[in-house]
Amino acid sequence: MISLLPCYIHKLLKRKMKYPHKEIEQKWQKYWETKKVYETDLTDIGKKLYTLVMFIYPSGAKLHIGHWYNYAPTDSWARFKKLKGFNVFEPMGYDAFGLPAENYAIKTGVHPQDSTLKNIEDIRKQLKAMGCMYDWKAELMTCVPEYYKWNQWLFLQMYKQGLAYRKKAPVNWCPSCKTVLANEQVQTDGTCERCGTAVTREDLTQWFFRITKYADDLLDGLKKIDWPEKTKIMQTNWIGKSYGTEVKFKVDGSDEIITVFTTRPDTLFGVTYMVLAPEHELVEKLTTPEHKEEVRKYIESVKRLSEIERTSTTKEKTGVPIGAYAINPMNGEKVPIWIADYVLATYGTGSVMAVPGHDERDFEFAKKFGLPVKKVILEPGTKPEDELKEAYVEPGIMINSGEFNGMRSEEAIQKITEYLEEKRLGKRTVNYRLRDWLISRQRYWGTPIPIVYCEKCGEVAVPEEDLPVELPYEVDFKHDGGSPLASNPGFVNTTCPRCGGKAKREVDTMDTFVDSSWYYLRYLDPHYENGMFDEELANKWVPVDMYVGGAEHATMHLLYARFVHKFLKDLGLVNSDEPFQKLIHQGTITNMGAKMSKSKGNVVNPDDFVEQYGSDVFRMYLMFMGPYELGGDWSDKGIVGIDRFVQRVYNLFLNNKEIKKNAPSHGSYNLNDLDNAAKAVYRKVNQTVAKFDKELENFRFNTAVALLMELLNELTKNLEKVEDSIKTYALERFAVLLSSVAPHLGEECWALLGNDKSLFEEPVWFEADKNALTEDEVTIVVQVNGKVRAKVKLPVDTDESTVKETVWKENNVKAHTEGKTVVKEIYVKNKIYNIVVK
RNA sequence: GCGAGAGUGGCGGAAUUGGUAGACGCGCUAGAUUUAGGAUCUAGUAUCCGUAGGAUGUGGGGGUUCGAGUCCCCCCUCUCGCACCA
Repeated sequence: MISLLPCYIHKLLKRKMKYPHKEIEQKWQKYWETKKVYETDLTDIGKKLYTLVMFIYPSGAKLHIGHWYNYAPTDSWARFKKLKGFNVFEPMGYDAFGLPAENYAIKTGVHPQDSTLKNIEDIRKQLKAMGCMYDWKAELMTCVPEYYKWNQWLFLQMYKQGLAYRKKAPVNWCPSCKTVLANEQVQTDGTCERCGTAVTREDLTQWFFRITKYADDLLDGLKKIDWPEKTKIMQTNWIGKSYGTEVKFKVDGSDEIITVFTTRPDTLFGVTYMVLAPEHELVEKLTTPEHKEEVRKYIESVKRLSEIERTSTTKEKTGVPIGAYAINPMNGEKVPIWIADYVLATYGTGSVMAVPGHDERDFEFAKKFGLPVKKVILEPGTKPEDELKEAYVEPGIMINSGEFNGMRSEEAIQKITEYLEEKRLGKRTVNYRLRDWLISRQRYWGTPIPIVYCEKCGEVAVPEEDLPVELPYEVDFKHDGGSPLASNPGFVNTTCPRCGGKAKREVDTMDTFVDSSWYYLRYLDPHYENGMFDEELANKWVPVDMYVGGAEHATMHLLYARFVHKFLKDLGLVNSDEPFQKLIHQGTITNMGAKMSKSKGNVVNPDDFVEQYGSDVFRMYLMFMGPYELGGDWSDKGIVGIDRFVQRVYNLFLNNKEIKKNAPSHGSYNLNDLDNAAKAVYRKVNQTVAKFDKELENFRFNTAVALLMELLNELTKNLEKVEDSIKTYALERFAVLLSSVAPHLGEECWALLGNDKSLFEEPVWFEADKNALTEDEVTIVVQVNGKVRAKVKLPVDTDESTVKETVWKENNVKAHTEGKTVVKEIYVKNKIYNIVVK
């Protein structure tokens, strides 16, 4: 027994305490929850700060690394702000309606409501294990009547103002999801944003929100918000405002008029044919009998093409003439009318004047079909008789254009437009690329549209007092070729609110982007019953100060939310112009170069890492990976580095347990009273505080974590050498900085020092001592002709003559200047001394 | 095609009012320590040549400057967004 004792003691001394992450993280999570540390007092708006991440779309899978990467660093920023004295509101919720739950139901038979609620429960557990400071009393989900009732109310307000309307239109149809999609939900390659199936075009009667009415407001608002430039550019392009002229072309031998939109009225004299989109309403009317068959065939062939094929720029141009002719309003020339699918029915007027000489597409088309090319704009440095080898699209001098000859084309644009306006043949106009927002979906798991169709009265809005129109539980999701809601007679059959007669309910549901376009307002009081949201709170807390989410929402959610917000402002419900004042996009985390997805089988489960290393290590590792906006490819290679850091920090604080009680720190120290080790520690601590503040403020988490590591290295080296009160000074500050990026560990360390109150319960922040930010001595780099030849250490702010004297004593400087003429000497204070020799 | 961003050691990445390139971490090398360790500690680590020291070096090529990863011009590669918008 006795012989074993020394060994035992030896072991105890040598072995360090392993950081019990599980125990400590659970302890603090429980503490925060029971003490309601993160419940925000929304009545206190002195230093209000609304931080938000895009809420979760519980698509069947649990939280993955991407969610963590989005939420954890943002939470660290929020905590940093809380420590600095802000009244931070950070809520979390669930964007719970949507296709994935319904598709899952079709596959497995599990009702979307059951799977979604179960899923949310799992996710909530994961969220709590992350240890973010979410205010759980503000938690919301969109699939409950208390929430979606207000989607319906919003719809009714739009309806009243004529901003919600129904029309038959060619729409994007996903054959796999069996629903229509908004333009924004069709990907660049013409596939469905959710399932990747090629989207087709169908003519269907659908509900729209008139977002186009807000096109200019949406553009103007971009100037006032602090968003990534790239996102603003994307929205600007998506709205696609362009100034131009509408020109009326008479159809030869008919009363019909073809109106075209052009940004280049200066090329009007160069029109050699006209093109209508195959879907254009005049096509049938104007087609001459001998062309009917060919035109019909062409329209059929276009319909068969997928959106991808049709809009591909590399596709060869196709088209057929319809036999009719139009009259050029400028010169009375008769030009043939064609239809071709390179003209889009959805942009401008769905018809164009073709100027092959000065438009690349028209040029290509004209060459293929042997149509004439007419030159009306002269390229500087060329002759009028030179043949056009390709379309000349830049400005130039007007030729072959009657009275406008000799004008510069920029001037001619104005003059010709004036001429047209005078003759009532056209007018200045503005055109947008933006289309109205198609909000109806032929799916079950969404908000029912509050409309009934009465046999007598027709389309009737459900009165506000009858809301919500509840989504019935019993339906056949597999209902083929239409809305599943139609399968429930109890839902469909109703009475007309106007006449009391027989009526049928609208069976389509709303796009889930309606739900997410105003949820940030609902968080302020998710159970509010007197309206969509608490207006008083909204006027105090909105706009959201910091919004963090994926860049993929640039032209969807982020545009819709701005639109709805502006509409709500016009209703008088909010006083702010914009919903999100500052926006940051987190980068994407890929795995082996590919986006993580279930189907690829490359999803990395964060739970395993949390289990092994703890939440703090995992979130700090994500922050340390690189710049937040960049994301990156996943690798767990370096996570041990963060783990080591945490172990070392924990042991450092264990070794100085309760130190604050015996040796409290002073507010600041005079550098002259400190010895070298104390000075070094004191300086490093204060420099770290100052830099950390700046880095975290700007979402530069990777460098913020690096700063803490540097500080730890300094403390490891010198802390043992300094007196206890300075140790306390250093460790207090270290714990506070740490607690924003590693909240559990930070709290634990703060408590170890001898503090009774939780840091987040009573936030503490230390400002840096400005006197300690600079060093006594600086290293001045000595260069000869820009190459480093020596380094001299001198007291900071040494006068130039002394620096010069010291520099010239350096042997290496002498060696490199010997026998050469000094041209000049440049001194950059405290940094560089450069000698230029010849 | 148009628009935006990026290219730095073996790896992730630091550094921009132009002023010591490679912070911090991983990995690697050597040593110490431990019953053992994939634990911990210490030192080293851009490349090439060397004894001090020197040469080269931020995708490639030019330029401006005493001085360029950083500014300007041309080119290459990658990523993202838009894509027949009249």
